Amino acid sequence: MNDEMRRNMPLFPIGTVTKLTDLTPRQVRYYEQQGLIQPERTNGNQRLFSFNDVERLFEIKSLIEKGINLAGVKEMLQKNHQILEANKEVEKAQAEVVKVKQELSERELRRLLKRDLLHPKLGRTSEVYGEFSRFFRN
DNA sequence: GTTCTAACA
DNA sequence: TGTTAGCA
Repeated sequence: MNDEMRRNMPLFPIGTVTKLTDLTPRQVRYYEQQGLIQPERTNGNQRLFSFNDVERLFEIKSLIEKGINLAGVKEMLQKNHQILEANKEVEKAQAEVVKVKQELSERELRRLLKRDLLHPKLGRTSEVYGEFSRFFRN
C-alpha cells in the first residue's frame, strides 16, 4: 500500500471533516456540488472524505478567506492541476533523455570493444570477449 | 445521533 | 450561506 493510495482512501464522515476544517457541512456539500472535491460515498449514501479531500478543503478555505470567490478558487485549483500534470510530463521527458544517453554510451562502448576485438593488441582477447560478450547479442 | 437532499425566510 | 423539514 503506497502513499498515494493512503491519501486517497475514503475515511472521514462529514462531521469529522467539519471539525478539522472549521467549514460548515453546508459549505462542504456545496463545494462538492461545484466539483471542487469528489468524496466517496458509503452504501448508505453518506460521504467519506480522504486525506486529499481534507487537504483540498483547507486550500479552498484559505483561498476563500483571501477574498477569492468560488469561481476563482475553481480556476486556481484546475490551474494547479494543470501545472502538476505538466511537471509529470517534464519528468518523463527528462527520464527519457537519461535513458537515451545511457543507450548511446552502451552503443559507443560496444563499438569500441568490437574494434579492439577485430584488431587485438593484447594477448587476452578470449578473456575480454567472455567478460563483455553481453554487449554483442543482437 | 448523524447525514442526506431539497427548499426558502 | 444559514437554516429548516422530512428521510435513511
